[in-house]
Amino acid sequence: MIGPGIKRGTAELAILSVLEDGPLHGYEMARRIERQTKGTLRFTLAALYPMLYRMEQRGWIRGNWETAGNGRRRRCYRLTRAGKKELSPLRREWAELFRALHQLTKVAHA
Amino acid sequence: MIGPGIKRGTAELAILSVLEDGPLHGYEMARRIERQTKGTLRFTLAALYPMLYRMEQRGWIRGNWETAGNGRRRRCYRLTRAGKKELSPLRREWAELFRALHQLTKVAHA
DNA sequence: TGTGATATATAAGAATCCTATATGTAAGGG
DNA sequence: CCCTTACATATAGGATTCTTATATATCACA
Repeated sequence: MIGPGIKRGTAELAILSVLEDGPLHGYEMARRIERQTKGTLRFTLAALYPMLYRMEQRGWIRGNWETAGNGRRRRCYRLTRAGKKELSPLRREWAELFRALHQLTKVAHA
Repeated sequence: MIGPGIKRGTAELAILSVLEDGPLHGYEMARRIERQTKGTLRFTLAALYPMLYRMEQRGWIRGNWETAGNGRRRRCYRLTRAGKKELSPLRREWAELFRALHQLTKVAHA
C-alpha cells in the first residue's frame, strides 16, 4: 500500500472516478477504490467523509439520504454536471504530473 | 503548471532525482526541476529550503557551505549513500501510484 | 450475547505545500 | 550613481489533506 505522503491529492480523483460508473455511498467507495487498485490505493473512511463534504460544497457531487431495504440509512452520492466537467482537466493535470516526474526521474523504469 | 494539491509529495522525489546527477544548491535545484519538466513542475524556494533541512536530518542528503568564485556563499547539497538507497523504493512507490490511478480512472488516456 | 460487517461522524495531530516578507551580493543599464 | 534584475538563503503564518483514535448505531450469525 502507498504511503500518505505520496498519495496526497489522489482522493479527489479517486472519488470522481468511482462515481463515474454510478451513484455510491462512502463506505462502498472506499471498497471500490481498494478493490479496483488491488489494494494499492486505500483510504480510511475518516479521510473520505470530510472530502465528500468538501466536494459537495464545491458542487461536484450531491448526496441524498436513502434507506436501504435492510433499514440502514446511508448517504448516496452522485456526480453533478459540474463534477463531470471537472474530471477531464483533473485527469489531464495528473497525466501532466506523471509526464513531468518521468522526465525528472524516469519513474516508470523503476 | 500543476497545482499544489496534486503535486504534493513530489518535492522529495524531485530533489533526490536532480541530485542524482551531481551536487547542487537549492536555488539551482529549483531551476533544474522547472527546466527539466518544461515548466510543468515548479517549486518556490520557500517550499524547497525547509524540505532540504528535513531531508538532511533524515540523512538522505548533506549540505556544505561553499563560497563561489564570485564571493557568494551557498549551501551545496549532495546525495548520501542512504539517499541513493531511498531513490529506488521511492520510484517504485510512485510507479505503483500511477498504475493504481490508471486502473481507477484511465488517467493516461485523458 | 457477543463478534464482525455495515455505515456515518468528529477530534486532534502531522506533513507539505502556499504567499508574503526579510536579508544581502553582484551585474548591467540609464 | 542609482535602480532593477538575477542570485541565494531564510522564516512566518496559513491552507489543505492526510493520519489515528474515538463514538454511534444497525444487522447477521453463532
